[in-house]
Amino acid sequence: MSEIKTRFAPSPTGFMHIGNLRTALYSYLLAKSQGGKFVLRIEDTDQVRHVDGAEQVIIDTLKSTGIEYDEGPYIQSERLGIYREYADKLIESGHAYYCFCTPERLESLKDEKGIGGYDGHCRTLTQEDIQKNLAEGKPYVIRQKMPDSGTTSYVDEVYGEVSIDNSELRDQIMIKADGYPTYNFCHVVDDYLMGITHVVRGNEYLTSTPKYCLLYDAFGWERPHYVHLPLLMGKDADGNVSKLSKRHGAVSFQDLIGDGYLPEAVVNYIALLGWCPKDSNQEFFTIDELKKSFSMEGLSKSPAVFDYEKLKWFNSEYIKKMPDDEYGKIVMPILEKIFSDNINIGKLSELLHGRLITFGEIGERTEFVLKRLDMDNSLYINKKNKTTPELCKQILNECLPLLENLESWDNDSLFALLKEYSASSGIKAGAVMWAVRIAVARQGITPGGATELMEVFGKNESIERIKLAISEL
RNA sequence: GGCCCGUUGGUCAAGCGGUUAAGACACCGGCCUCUCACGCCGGUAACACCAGUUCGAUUCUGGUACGGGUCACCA
Repeated sequence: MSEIKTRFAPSPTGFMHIGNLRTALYSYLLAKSQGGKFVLRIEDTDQVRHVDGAEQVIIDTLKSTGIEYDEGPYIQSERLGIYREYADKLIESGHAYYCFCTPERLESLKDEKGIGGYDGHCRTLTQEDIQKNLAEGKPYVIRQKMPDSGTTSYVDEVYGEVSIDNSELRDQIMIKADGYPTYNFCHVVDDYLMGITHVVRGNEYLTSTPKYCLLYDAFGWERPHYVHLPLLMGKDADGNVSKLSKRHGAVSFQDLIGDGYLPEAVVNYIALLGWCPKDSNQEFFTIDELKKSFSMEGLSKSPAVFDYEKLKWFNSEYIKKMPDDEYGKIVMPILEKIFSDNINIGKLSELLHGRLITFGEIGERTEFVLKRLDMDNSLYINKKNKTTPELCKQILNECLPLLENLESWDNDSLFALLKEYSASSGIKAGAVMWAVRIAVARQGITPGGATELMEVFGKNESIERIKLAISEL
């Protein structure tokens, strides 16, 4: 078999939907898993929806996810002449025809639900009619002529044989009135011209693919392999699922990055939504590992619900695995923006390393450092350490002078001091730590232990907070 | 509504005629004598339904139900 070649052909909408990114990823992986080529093509034939700078978003996203294209980007709006030329060939061969129907007439063909397609009205136009209309400058489109009977089928690599009665097929538009081609037409021409061997795309195209097959047949071209992918779904409030969209949360790659997710984690997670490695339970994949493991046999047929919880888990794992310097490059600037210099943010950053789920939650997780929260004295109650507000008050009162006299304010010294107090007072170390931690943090869940937090706060703030806590008990 | 596709625990999923039906996330419990977290150990939880084929169906076939997709001068 000759070399495999796939493509990613997004329309420039200004953002990269996660489902789209996954399609790009699988398409890329399919090619690379077999030593093939991967092409990027921008499908910008919709003049109305054009968004400035949208191409760059696509290119940037591919770059930061490690999806590298070997060819392109090809820009369809720069290839208009090519499509027209091929459309004319189909007119000549009788597989396409001019249609002069007005938008109003087309609208009248639809039922009350807005469903209904073209009836082939202009199929029967005579050569004279056509020339006359053309001469009059009437707007027209070029339509593909579908067979009247029979069925068209193809074998999808994922779904197997798909057959559609030709009577279901409309005479779809190939060239619009503005002279631009439709997706339905130009993607076929491009895929052929670019030598695409495997068309990888979402399964919303599963039932329209026979039309494209017919186009290949009309040109006498060999049909490509089709690889349709199950859709990505989101969970609705009512428990149902629907195509992943904004109401489900962040759905574009940029949104996810903005929320503090790592590109590697996103890629790893979405790679596993609809695909699973054969003969392995491996969960963590770099893009290079994916290239080695990917195969079409592992593709799923059923739609997958995007689970933010699992993405979070992947992200937290990726953060934990980050080397300190790399991690610091991301976290320190964020902390510097939040805190003034009397807080030990280096230490804080360190404490956060093993606990962060996304970089977006840093502000929330460190709010208790920035300001003294309202104290809830019930936090002093802990069954495991058998602490009560009364006991904690005693502990704090007794520890305060000890802390005030401590010379070196670092974690080890603080820990040694409290441990020693625990031993001499006979109060469990856990109870001592609990009392101090709550007094200093003023909240139950903290990104570190009592002594670690005191190191972050520094001596003055720690003492102040303990005094305040005692006064409130 | 017509047509097409799908259906294993809450979610992602393995399975491809005979299994105690993997694993992961989430959840619950335990351990870790500095909390939360991390980590470790354990637990709850699934083959949509009905026929048929077969010695035997989660695996094959048909139907039903449910879910999704599609019927554009959008891609």
